Amino acid sequence: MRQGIPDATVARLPVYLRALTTLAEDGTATVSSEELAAAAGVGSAKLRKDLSHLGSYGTRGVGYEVEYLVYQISRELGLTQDWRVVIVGVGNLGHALANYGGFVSRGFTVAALLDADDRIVGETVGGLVVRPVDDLEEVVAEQGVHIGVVATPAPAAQDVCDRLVAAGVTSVLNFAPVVLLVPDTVMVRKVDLSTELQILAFHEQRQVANRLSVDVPARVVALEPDGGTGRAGVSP
Amino acid sequence: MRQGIPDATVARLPVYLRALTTLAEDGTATVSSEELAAAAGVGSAKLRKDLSHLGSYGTRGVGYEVEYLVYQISRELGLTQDWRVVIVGVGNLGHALANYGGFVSRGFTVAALLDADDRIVGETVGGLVVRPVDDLEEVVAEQGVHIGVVATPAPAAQDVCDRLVAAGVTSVLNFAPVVLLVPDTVMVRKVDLSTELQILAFHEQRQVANRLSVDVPARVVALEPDGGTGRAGVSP
DNA sequence: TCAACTTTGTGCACCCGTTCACAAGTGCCT
DNA sequence: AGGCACTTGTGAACGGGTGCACAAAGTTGA
Ligand SMILES: NC(=O)c1ccc[n+]([C@@H]2O[C@H](COP(=O)([O-])OP(=O)(O)OC[C@H]3O[C@@H](n4cnc5c(N)ncnc54)[C@H](O)[C@@H]3O)[C@@H](O)[C@H]2O)c1
Ligand SMILES: NC(=O)c1ccc[n+]([C@@H]2O[C@H](COP(=O)([O-])OP(=O)(O)OC[C@H]3O[C@@H](n4cnc5c(N)ncnc54)[C@H](O)[C@@H]3O)[C@@H](O)[C@H]2O)c1
Repeated sequence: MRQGIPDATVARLPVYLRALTTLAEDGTATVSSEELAAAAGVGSAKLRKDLSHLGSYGTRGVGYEVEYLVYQISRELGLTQDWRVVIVGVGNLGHALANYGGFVSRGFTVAALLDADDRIVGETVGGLVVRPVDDLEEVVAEQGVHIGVVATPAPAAQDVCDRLVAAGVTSVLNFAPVVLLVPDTVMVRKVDLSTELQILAFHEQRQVANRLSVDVPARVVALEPDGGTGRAGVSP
Repeated sequence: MRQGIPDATVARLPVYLRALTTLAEDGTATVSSEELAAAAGVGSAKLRKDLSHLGSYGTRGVGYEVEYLVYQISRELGLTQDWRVVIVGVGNLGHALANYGGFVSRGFTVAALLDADDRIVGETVGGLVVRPVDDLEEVVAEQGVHIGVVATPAPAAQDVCDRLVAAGVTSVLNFAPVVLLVPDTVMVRKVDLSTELQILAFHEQRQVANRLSVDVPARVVALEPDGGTGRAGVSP
């Protein structure tokens, strides 16, 4: 139970955490699994099972104490300590990331911004001066960087990643549209805009197809007391 | 088989597609499941099963014809037609998205940029003039927008989403850190920076814990980034 | 104190996705 | 033509995640 929280659960904990902090800001002291599940967009049973992996932090007949649960989830996710992040590639996306307040607000500190372009190096973005990418190893070592964010064009991504890994970084967040190759001691997560849009396009297309084929026979359905076998929407 | 491709497969098709187009640019005519799987970062058995859902497009003893497979996957994903996208919220992130070339290169057209701030409206970003958010309904109707991208601050996201849905948009890509409520005819996918970092932090923490408790281990568990199963707002 | 009510935590059955292993199909070489 | 080497497509076993349903645990009110 303490041993190994399922990946699917870990992926949802940040969502619960956000819902809980919102509730805390609104002054809510306790919350039931039903309410919290609704706020997080999941089923209540799933939520309870997820939370049960961390321990028994709820009170039967009452619910969960918001503050306490926030602390427990934060601790489980490792957010009680400060994680240092380095952003490599300060172009369009890098600028947005550097200016993003959501980083700092959750225990992440941007340790440095790195770029290969001389015209960008020296510029101040989000309160930090952009440094040359040659400083990468130095920055990682001196600042004790844990997480590397890759926001360079695709061709440079693998190279940058290799340098991050060689310098000792064991977690990488990749925005470039390439599959990064890393040793299995390193964890990579990818954020891919194009992929997301293409998945949406797929469902959009299927929905259009359904509309065309169902629109006419929709009346036939009315004749047959078939029950709703028609799978309506595709959603979460 | 033709009926309903598994969500997990759909989430991987864009990855295969990108690997294939890269191969095509390099002049590769055919590719085996083993090679393509390596390029896409998955197992070969999984790749073959995924592709088998689209049909039998391979040749035993040879592999897959790159060009043909590109076409088939593109068609399945609905990329043979042009999808019109509207971006709402042209701040840090919206600017980056508007300037991003990866959109257009894959059959997506940015139909309009919308913002509520008078200082931003009228500005030209990525070749488009930012329009007032009041034009939302008009833009969606006139341009036949299919996909809405929400890049506003969290408090405005649900409101913007509601307007998009009311205007007829059935696919939403959400960057704001909130759970959007939509009717189940609408599909929402979420891209959440903070969540990704928090998942990395969790594994980083576990890795540190492992190093301390078992100081012999050169080997730590390696995990694969999810698919959106998306999660995604659905995630998966 | 006790009964009625609320809500958690979980055993269980089910479903989806992954992985293995191999028969069947294809090209090549002799 | 026939054997050989290679690769696809898939049946089947497996594993993890999801949702249901309910007993256990706690609260409230009389
Ligand atoms: N802009 C977006 O909205 C968006 C969306 C999804 C994905 N992406 C991806 O994110 C990445 C960055 O996108 P962008 O729009 O910011 O591109 P960009 O060209 O604006 O910025 C890239 C930056 O990386 C720097 N760079 C190049 N090589 C480098 C190296 N070896 N080391 C360090 N820095 C280097 C460049 O100088 C530049 O400043 C790309 O891979 C892109 O495909 C961008
Ligand atoms: N910047 C990042 O790297 C980043 C990363 C992850 C998530 N996000 C999220 O993306 C969203 C946008 O981030 P940002 O950094 O671009 O913020 P931003 O404040 O720079 O931009 C937000 C823009 O939305 C506009 N806006 C506000 N209300 C609106 C409304 N009702 N209709 C239309 N437009 C409206 C504002 O005028 C502003 O231009 C936020 O929710 C943020 O949490 C940003």
